[in-house]
Amino acid sequence: MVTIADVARAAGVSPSTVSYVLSGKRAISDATRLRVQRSIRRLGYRPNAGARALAGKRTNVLALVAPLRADQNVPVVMRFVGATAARARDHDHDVLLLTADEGAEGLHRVAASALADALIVMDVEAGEPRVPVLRSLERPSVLIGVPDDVRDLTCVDLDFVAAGADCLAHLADLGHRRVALIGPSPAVYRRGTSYAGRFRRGFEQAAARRGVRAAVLACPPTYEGLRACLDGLPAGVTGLVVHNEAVLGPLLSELERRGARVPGDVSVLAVCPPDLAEAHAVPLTSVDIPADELGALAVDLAVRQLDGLGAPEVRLLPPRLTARGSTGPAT
DNA sequence: TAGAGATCTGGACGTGAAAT
DNA sequence: ATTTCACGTCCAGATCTCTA
Repeated sequence: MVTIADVARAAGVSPSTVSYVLSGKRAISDATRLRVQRSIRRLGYRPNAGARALAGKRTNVLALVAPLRADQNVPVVMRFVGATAARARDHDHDVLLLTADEGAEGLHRVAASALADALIVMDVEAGEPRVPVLRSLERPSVLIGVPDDVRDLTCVDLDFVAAGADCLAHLADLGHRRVALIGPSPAVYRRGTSYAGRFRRGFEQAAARRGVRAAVLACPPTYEGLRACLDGLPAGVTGLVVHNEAVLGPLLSELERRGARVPGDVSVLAVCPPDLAEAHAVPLTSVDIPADELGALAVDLAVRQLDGLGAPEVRLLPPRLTARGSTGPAT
């Protein structure tokens, strides 16, 4: 294994000088820099990550805490993971993915053992039990999601309250007077998952303002669960807002099977990433879940904190509603 | 030759394996 | 059982270079 000492010897300088040539954090004369760079190339030197973490007190690793639960839509979670990993590389960091539901103990473990420099936490609940721990950690953290108490926290998310309101408004503007929200599974609501509750609140508040009758149904991510949901819809519903990516495909199939045309008999508005909305015979009107943007923003804010910049803040991205073919005037 | 600025070096850090 | 060593970075301090 080629070490920094080998490079230093070959270039006739000390290991520190090689380090500064690599990091660019100190002025090094052109002659010395070129000599060191030539030695690095000639010997094929790559810094040892473990030694680098030891010396620099930085691992250049961001921990992404994304518990994978049965009631979650894994492909959507993976979009966040991909976006986070890609942006982390832009900042010369890698991502440590933690998918086990370890709660506060997991945060302690990662922070105390210096496995990562900062934590990005997903699947945030309204009364998030991990918040006190996050506040007490000596490492920066960013939540993708917004708990009720955001004191001293940095949070990013889609403005789900506005998203819920926009969905309702879109249907109301088309003349729909009876609508329903097909939401995530009952367990997601029971846990008080932040995004689900906020979307529902925005939806219901807007319905009250607009005088629209709105039902909310928690839908398990199974075909059977979906059918039960549709069977439980109040009579006369002409507009559906689906905040549950896993049942979008089954929903469209089941509506077709029941002879309900989209959007002729029922309008369908989805909350999902845009490519998912476009991947159906009838492209779905949707409010985007900007996973790429949110993942990148979370990384940017975490790195800013690591650099000693940036105060706690809550950054909510405004919803973007794209009308496609699945919503139309109420009949 | 003194002083200032530029450039470079030594040692500590944590942990486990190897040497004594 | 105890000591030494490896690994890379960064701070404090040493050394070099240039200018007046």
